[in-house]
Amino acid sequence: MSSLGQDPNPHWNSLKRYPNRPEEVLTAGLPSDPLLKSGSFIEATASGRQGTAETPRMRRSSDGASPSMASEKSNGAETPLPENTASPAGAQQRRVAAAPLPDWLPPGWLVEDRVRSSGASAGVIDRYFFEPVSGRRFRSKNEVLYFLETGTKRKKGKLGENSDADTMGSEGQKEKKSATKAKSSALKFDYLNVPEKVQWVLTDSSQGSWAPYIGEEKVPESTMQEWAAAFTAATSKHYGKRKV
Amino acid sequence: MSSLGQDPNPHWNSLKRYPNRPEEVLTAGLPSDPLLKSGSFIEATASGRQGTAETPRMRRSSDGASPSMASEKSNGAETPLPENTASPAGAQQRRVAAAPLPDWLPPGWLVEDRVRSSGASAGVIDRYFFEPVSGRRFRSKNEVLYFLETGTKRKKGKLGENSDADTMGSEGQKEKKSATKAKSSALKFDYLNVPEKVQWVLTDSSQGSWAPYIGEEKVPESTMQEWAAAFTAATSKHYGKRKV
DNA sequence: ATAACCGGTAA
DNA sequence: TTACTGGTTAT
Repeated sequence: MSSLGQDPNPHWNSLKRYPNRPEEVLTAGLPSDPLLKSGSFIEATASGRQGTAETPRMRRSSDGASPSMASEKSNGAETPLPENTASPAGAQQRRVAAAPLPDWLPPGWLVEDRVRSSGASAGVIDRYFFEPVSGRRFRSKNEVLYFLETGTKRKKGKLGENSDADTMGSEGQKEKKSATKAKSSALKFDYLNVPEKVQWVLTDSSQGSWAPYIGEEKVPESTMQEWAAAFTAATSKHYGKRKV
Repeated sequence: MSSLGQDPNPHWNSLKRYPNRPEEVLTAGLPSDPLLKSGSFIEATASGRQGTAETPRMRRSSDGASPSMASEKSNGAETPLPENTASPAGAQQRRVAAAPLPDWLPPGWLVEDRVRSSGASAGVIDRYFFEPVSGRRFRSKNEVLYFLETGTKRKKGKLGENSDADTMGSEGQKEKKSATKAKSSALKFDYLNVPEKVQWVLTDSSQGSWAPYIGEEKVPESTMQEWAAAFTAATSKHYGKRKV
């Protein structure tokens, strides 16, 4: 660890690692974290922040459904930080429509709407989603949900059997299909080979939402549940209340 | 078929042996989770335990403090939710329970409705909320929200100006009253006096909701935000990609 | 018909 | 790889 190579890599484009990114802050990374001194237990990465600065009425409305009392999450002004997006050299201004970020999208993710500028489908708007830590781009809700569950991008081929994803009106996350009981089964937690380091990324401090990453890979939901199960099993016998 | 771990309706609780915890209650969370071993940065707990009242700070040589969890597999039976519906009037039981689980209540908390069995107000139902870690009881939404923000119980007096609390319809957990936040202002993070140990309690693995505790005290939202701000400030200048 | 996906391909 | 459009499928 250490020496966070600032040097990118030998690729044609030695400009930025993530030339994409909507227009938001670049966060993440695993600096030596001067914040909590060595020995600290938390290494977090703040991310998240959402645009919606200027939202000229012009697109994206759909949804609806819910009664009028839907609370519009009006992210007012923010971005106190001077976006270091200070990209030199002909910074190509990207149209960032900043839509009212979808309900199914975890906090911290960024959304970008781009208009096709050429071709037979010119004018069509494509929505992209950016993962908070790596900045990877996703092209659809399905891709995002798949990633959230597995922590990886879907290969190709198998398309019919994702976890399912989709099929959820954009409402709050309410109940839905009552999952099958799922056999508790044996734990799959590997007690002898645990992660050396886990980063917890704060995706939304106002709600206290954090997500674990190992390196730059998001820990799958399933893994988190295994951790939870293992922890429960390991501690269930010794619970004891202490003074409060 | 494609059962998905994101199911918003998980009820694999395993909280059952809590001292002053209601027997029949609804819970919003899941078990907690274990992670890492020596050298790990996070230590999670399902419920309070561990006296760590003070945090003497001085050491810093890692060492591990390995949990050395002795497995001892003893699965705790799951607890299907009560979902007791009911008879609003008539049945007068000691412990009633199962209420719609308020939307503003963070996952992991327990709710109990109790009917007064004597006195002039016999028959009146009181709702109580139990904090996941310490098991402390709260008597109202206001008390809970106050606790969530400050990490402490309100003394007395001053009822009109807590941080805010209250006022949120019931939807998913949307945004809070953003109010007049913004203006990062000076950080209040004390770089020289960081917590020796922070426990992260998994309040809902299906949603990846975690909450930090120092000893048995919940870390206030405001503190979390300071951490986030400090971290951001400390790392925003050195973003870099890296492999792990 | 419109919106959402995603295969496929060029840079 | 990443960006971007074409064609397809879903609503």
